[in-house]
Amino acid sequence: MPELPEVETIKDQLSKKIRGKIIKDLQVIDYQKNVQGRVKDILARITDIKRRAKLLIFHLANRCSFLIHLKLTGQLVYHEKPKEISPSTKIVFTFQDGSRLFFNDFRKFGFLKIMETREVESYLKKEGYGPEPLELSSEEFKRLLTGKPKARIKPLLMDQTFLAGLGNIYAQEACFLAGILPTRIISSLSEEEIKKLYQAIQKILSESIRHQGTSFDTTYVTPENKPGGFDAYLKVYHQEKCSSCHTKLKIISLGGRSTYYCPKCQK
DNA sequence: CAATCGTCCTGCGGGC
DNA sequence: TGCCCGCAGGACGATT
Repeated sequence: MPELPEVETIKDQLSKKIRGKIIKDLQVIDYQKNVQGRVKDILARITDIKRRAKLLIFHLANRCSFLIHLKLTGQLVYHEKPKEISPSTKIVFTFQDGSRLFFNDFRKFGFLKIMETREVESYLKKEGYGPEPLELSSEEFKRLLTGKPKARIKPLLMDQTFLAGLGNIYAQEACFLAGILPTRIISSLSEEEIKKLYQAIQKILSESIRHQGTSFDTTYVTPENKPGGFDAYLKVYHQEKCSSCHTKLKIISLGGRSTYYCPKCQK
């Protein structure tokens, strides 16, 4: 399940592989409901690829753009040479030079939205994404948090309108690294804890990007069809024991999401 | 305002 | 052994 580091990795690799290429054909397979906008508008040269929150934004030379959200099981895999599609392949982009990009999504939660480039900003605004965590200062983070005194920290970190890009893995990893229980209410956090949490988020995200993301459940792969390397650095997510004190980790449900934490190291 | 629940979807694991 | 139920999980909308 791609979160900020995975989407960032995909953006970086795709930029190298397909920026400048011309989309000659778009094939949609059992995914009509997940595609919005005029498909013919996508047949143009890709001029730029960006990321906002967990969204990929592709700009085209014909004043159109398209957005891709991978949700839980989306993959974008690039093939230089002919390759047969898999049962989970929902969209095939074919470029003028014959190379192709497969959009795989076996649970079909993802989407492709095609729109005019000038509409992208208002779309993002409408979605109401919070700030990018890696472009946020410690002071801004603190100010943001104090605006939600009654919220519990871990679900709040996953709230895309509060902070953009953290999902279930990195929100719980950040809480562990900061030594904070995921259930803590914002108003109970000390200045010191907020600072530690900010640093934890910066560290987790940048290190995961450096390792090209987390492939724990094997659904995430890079455009080169390779797993990310951050799995080895996970401290709590789907782990048995605390890497620091060896206490058996607790698993609770928070906002409907399973959440792992160390009852000894997190206060 | 915060929290929970249902929804979308499908593979897989647990339980009987 | 085989089948069925239910869970996981991002994000949104409706309800408590």
